[in-house]
Amino acid sequence: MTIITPPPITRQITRESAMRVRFAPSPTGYIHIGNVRTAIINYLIAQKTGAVMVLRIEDTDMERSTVESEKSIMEDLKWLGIRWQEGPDVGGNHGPYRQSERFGIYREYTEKLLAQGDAYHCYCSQEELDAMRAEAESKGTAFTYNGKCRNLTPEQKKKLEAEGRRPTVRFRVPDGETVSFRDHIKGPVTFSSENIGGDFIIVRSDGTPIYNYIVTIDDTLMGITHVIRGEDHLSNTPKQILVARALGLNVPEYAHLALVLGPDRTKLSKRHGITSLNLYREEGYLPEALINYLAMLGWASDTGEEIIPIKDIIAQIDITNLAKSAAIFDFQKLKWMNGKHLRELPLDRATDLFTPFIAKAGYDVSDRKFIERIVSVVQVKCEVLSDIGRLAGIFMEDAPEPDDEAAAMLRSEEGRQVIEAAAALFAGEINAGNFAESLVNAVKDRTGLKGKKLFMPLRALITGRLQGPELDQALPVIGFERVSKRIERCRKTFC
RNA sequence: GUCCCCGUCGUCUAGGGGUCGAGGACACCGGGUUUUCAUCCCGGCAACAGGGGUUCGAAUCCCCUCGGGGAUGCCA
Repeated sequence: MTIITPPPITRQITRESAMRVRFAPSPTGYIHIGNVRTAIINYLIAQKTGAVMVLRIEDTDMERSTVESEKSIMEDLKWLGIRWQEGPDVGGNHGPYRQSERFGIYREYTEKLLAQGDAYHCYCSQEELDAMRAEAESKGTAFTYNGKCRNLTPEQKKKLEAEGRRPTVRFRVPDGETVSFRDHIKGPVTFSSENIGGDFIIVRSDGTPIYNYIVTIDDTLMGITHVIRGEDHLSNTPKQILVARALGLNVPEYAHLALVLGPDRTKLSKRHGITSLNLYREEGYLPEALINYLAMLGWASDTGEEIIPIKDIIAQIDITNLAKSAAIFDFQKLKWMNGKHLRELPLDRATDLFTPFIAKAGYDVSDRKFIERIVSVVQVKCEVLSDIGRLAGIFMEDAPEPDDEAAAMLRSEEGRQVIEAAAALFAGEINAGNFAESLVNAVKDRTGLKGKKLFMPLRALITGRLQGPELDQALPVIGFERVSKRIERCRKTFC
């Protein structure tokens, strides 16, 4: 961590006419799907308006912030295709872009607040605060810091410090002040300064600043014109505005996005399991599907079309047509949407994307042509890229063991008929040159079976399962040798 | 508890005073295409939270109630 010397406050404040937005994650773990949506909306709006996108790392919580998660967040954003023009990795004129590197700047503002009397040192310990909170709780009233340390004399301070107490800095919340602003999504919002919980801590006893204090400093210093963030920040906004007022900083415009909820209707969090983006990536979700789905959560296209390319989303989305109410994350619909995007992929790109998943399932992917043929046959069967892991064996293994369903099918009356017919055909009229075109009909003629009764046993025989690719298409890809081995194996096992 | 936000099918939404006996999508159920599962196509089920206003007319505007969520941290 480097602490830079702060430039004079006045020189730092920049006014810019162009729109600037930011995404400000805190690097305390994998990026979470709710934050991903915030990032996506910021990105989409930036693309639409030509706004500069800033990435700021909010790592003031030294306990929980890690460089690894900062890295993974940036990687995930890049994977999604989200780009920023300013950030810790690319630099820019409003840096540094890590809050941990801006402590010197905040310190200067803290001195100013202290000097103005808008902030003061508070010596109450964690335990004392907890006790006050517990008492308020038991009385059923709201906890508001009582201002105990508001007017300490130098002597009192000295005495408290002598006890070994390290003070925090609290912001002195003015009485009877109204804070209102016009939110781009929610409309006009008004708070009274009486209702924000009393004087709040802006600097921890270890000297590190707190989010609600520095967020507005950074936003104005970085020239952010529009703060687009989750609704969970709505109630914090008045604190931030009060700080800005005391500091003489002008506040940005706000757009508070309705929250993404889990199936239990509470704010989506780790508890809901499937929330970190890398999990989706690993399962084989496509960036374009994720963006499509997440954008659609709380927004609808002009035509009502749901599967929509990113460029069309950018063309149509607007800060004013985003939903005001929270939305439940529907995993099933996302999966459906991913399948739609997956099926529309051109073969070449689909092959690129599927290949690592085939490799991950343990198969050799060195023969690109062969992989491409497999993909062309099973692409339509997949909803996520990892689905191919279960299907690849059909083409890659000599004689895979039929699964339970398929085995049951092969043991049935029709199953045996089909196996024997196929075996006989392979011993005679069917050969490497004609098997792909002839097998199905030859078995049909020999057994008299048709429709489902023909295809299901055949499917079980050839692929070892009841669900899978179109048989006509799969046969030539599997190849004569392997089909022959499978028939032989099944004949021995089931007849 | 207090403050703030929100409230159309189970879920995501369209709608913004008459064209709404409420439209689309996911899911679910039925049917069709496919000599096969799936894809694809067609059909069905299913909602304006409740109560008061305002208005000739309210899902749409206002108020109350109820319900949900968020904030209330030396987290962000």
